[in-house]
Amino acid sequence: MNSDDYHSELLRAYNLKVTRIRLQTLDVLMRSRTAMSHAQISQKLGPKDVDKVTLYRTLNTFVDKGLAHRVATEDRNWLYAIYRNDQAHSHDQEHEHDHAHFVCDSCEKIYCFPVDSSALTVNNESMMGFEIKEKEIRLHGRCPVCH
Amino acid sequence: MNSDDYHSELLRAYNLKVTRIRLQTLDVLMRSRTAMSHAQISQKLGPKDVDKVTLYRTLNTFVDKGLAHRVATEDRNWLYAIYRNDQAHSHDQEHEHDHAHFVCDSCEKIYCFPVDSSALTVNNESMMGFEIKEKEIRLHGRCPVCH
DNA sequence: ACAAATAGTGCAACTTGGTTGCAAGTGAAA
DNA sequence: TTTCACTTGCAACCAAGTTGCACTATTTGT
Ligand SMILES: [Mn+2]
Ligand SMILES: [Mn+2]
Ligand SMILES: [Zn+2]
Ligand SMILES: [Zn+2]
Repeated sequence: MNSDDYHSELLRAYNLKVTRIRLQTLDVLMRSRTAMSHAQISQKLGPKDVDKVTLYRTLNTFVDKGLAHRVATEDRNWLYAIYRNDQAHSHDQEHEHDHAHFVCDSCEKIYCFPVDSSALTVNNESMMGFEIKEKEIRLHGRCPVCH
Repeated sequence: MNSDDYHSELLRAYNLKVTRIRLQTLDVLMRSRTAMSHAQISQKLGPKDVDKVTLYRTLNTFVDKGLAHRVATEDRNWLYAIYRNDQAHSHDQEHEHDHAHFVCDSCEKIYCFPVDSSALTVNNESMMGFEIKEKEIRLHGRCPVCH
């Protein structure tokens, strides 16, 4: 089974029609270890070959269907990443967001990691009256590529 | 000593000239328990009385000088909050970011809290080779106002 | 108190990242 | 193979934030 077949099946599993752009976008995201911006993905696909609006819509669709997720960067851009098997994803009701993001200070890339946030307790005086439902963690540092 | 005098002194302590707009902006931010957007601040100041560009520049200045900080929202906007005395802030080299944000699912407001992130350990297999320098925490749930 | 130097303000134009409307094209079920 | 809903591409649009520039206000030194 080639990777297109695999991707087609994945798309169908999420109730999405199989189209060239979706297959290609999925492929690009699958191959990347880090979350990617619209611009980066477009770049990989060949900017002339994909309309920017179509790519935005493709990414929005992936997010809406729970196949991918968005990460907002500090400079107000969005990065997209596929939920991988080894990561908690939207189908796990319980651990929907038990998922950390590592931001490399040097190359600015963002990596996704599964993480056990239940270890984290943030009960101090000032939090009285706040009901905490989810804990989202963002780590900053240097990625292995940047040594 | 009235609040204008207090704010003037604060501005001077951060090497900023004391101007009407800075005093007013500082006042609005100081009175708010939650981080505020440019639009919200502008609203409070009376949109006709403050130029939008000037307000952006004022906020950027506050951030640059370490008097305030920015929080990026999920829908790629920026919210601004003053560093309060009871919170770790940029002058504490050691705990610069030992600071959590609580996002209310209901009213979407964002609150700042001091937090001890040293308790949090995220060492799992997949993080091999990643050097973690800072831990940023974002909590989601319901704020006391939204019961 | 005054003037010069320096920094802040307001307005118009611009940029970036993303969305909307609509006509034409395509995938998949029957 | 036909059908119909869904997807695509293009142009126009939008919202948040920035830049350039002439003008004005705050400081500092006298
Ligand atoms: Mn992620
Ligand atoms: Mn904060
Ligand atoms: Zn890196
Ligand atoms: Zn609330």
